[in-house]
Amino acid sequence: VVRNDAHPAMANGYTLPEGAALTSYARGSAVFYQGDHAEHWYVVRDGVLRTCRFRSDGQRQLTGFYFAGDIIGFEADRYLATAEAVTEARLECHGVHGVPIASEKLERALANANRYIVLLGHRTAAERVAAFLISLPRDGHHIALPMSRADIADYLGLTIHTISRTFSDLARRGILSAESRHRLRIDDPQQLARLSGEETEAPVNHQGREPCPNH
Amino acid sequence: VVRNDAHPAMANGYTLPEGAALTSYARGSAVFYQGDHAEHWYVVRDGVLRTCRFRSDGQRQLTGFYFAGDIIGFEADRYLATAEAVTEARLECHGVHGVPIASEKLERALANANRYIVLLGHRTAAERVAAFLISLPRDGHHIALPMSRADIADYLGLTIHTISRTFSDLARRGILSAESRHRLRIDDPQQLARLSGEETEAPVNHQGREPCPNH
DNA sequence: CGCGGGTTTGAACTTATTCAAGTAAAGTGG
DNA sequence: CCACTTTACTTGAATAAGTTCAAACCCGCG
Repeated sequence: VVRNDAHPAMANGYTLPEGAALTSYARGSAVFYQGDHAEHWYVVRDGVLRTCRFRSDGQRQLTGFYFAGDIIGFEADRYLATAEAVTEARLECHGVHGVPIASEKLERALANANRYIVLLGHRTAAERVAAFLISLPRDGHHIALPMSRADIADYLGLTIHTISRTFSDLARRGILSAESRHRLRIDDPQQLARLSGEETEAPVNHQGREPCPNH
Repeated sequence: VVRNDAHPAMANGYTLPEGAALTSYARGSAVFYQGDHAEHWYVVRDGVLRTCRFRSDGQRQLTGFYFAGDIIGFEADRYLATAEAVTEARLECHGVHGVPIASEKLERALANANRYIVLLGHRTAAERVAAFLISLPRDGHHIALPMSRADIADYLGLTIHTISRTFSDLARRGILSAESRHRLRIDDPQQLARLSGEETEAPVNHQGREPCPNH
């Protein structure tokens, strides 16, 4: 299962260090489990991953999707969620020892979590779906949706029915077209962005006040 | 505004280092703003804080409440959210330099974010409110709600009407009593926990598989 | 060709939001 | 300290939105 191929340029500018292990995972297989001792972290080389947590009533909550260049499992102590392959995927596996830019990775994960929290705070299904689509990697006007409707539903806190209806509705409104079940075309990116309530990245009144006078 | 009092034991076992600055904030005042360069981080000594982000349509999303012993603003580069005082509050202010256990703090923030994501994934208002109440500091059977209904609504992705109705409904069902607007009594903690869909902290089938064979 | 999983859609129902009053609590100024 | 004003909270009724239940559809695959 383990290979050590040569590697092309990565999505995030990340480059594979010499000798990093490359592992393949079949659709649906787990990379690690929530609560397990975190001994490795991974860089997605290709394919798509998801992380999920479970409620005592059996309900599943997806907490993230991960694409080429993304990092999963970079956690001290124990894994915060279970990671599974959405598609056939290859991952670089790294040991927890010899980690140079630890807090930088955690920082990015925290920033992602905060964006996701704002997404989930959106009230209507159309807003959530729009925000979700915008967060996905785009290939020109096209978006690949390798995950199932159930995955999207468990990610957005909606049902598969609502996901399906919302796609149909957005298509009817001329915002997107479904080229296939797992491939969309974005016809009106601006309206999609407006729907998503895109966050203001430079916000609010900053009156140059010194928050901590004695430093 | 700045004082440097002696300090009692903190909620989380955190102890105030000699000479850490102690600052007071009035209700509603900001500690720092989203996007500002993160030059300080803070430990809540007393009072309650909130962090929030804003959408381009003006919608506010609260991303957290912080109580005595909690840490806010521990972020590399720039603040991820604006922090404001919900009540009169006193904070210890620390410079970013000389931070010993950096990744540990980020780790905790990330774990909190993940729990919150699962909370927001809950579909019904009663579930969200129950999960919210359970996440709050308890004083015996009592819970203090210093924040407004609007704060709770913006935190849970609901309206103030739904928050209010849900409290009334939970009271009608004998799960809690409203002793005042800002103080609740939990009459049936087990039913509240069940409603919240408390997360399984020791989850899933862990078959002792080695995820990364060559380490 | 037919089976089966995943998806879409319709209809009835449930839940949350909106709109509109009301009520309680918290200032404010005499 | 009390009337007055303002703000926050609660509640009712109508509307809109999401879920549930049920059926049909589509597409890949044996």
